[in-house]
Amino acid sequence: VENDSPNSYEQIYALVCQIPAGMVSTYGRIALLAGYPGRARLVGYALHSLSDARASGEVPWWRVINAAGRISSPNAELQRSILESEGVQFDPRGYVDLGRFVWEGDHEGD
DNA sequence: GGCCTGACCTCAA
DNA sequence: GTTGAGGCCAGGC
Repeated sequence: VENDSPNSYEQIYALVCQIPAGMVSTYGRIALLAGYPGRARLVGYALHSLSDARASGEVPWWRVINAAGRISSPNAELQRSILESEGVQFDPRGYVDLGRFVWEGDHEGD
């Protein structure tokens, strides 16, 4: 029901916007929720597009990191700064504790 | 159309 | 822990 419209990017943006503050998500996770399993790269590409789009101020791209719990974006310093201000803690090595800050989506039953 | 690159992921060594 | 190789798809030339 996620529809198969050509608005794949909008779908990704929508999911990224759903990530609550103080939490982060991974490219693969977003891709999966968007209905594109295995296409994590597209998510990264879509977010990269934000750097050159008007949505850069509407989508919290900084809450998206790689599966390793590390920042891949070129502006890692900025991203980390924002995440820390949101409450996300980083390890001495620059890793995020995915076990605590990863947003797995709308999972009601825990 | 083809070729290279990329804000990725997973498996194997 | 790291590095290498394969797979995925969208731009730019």
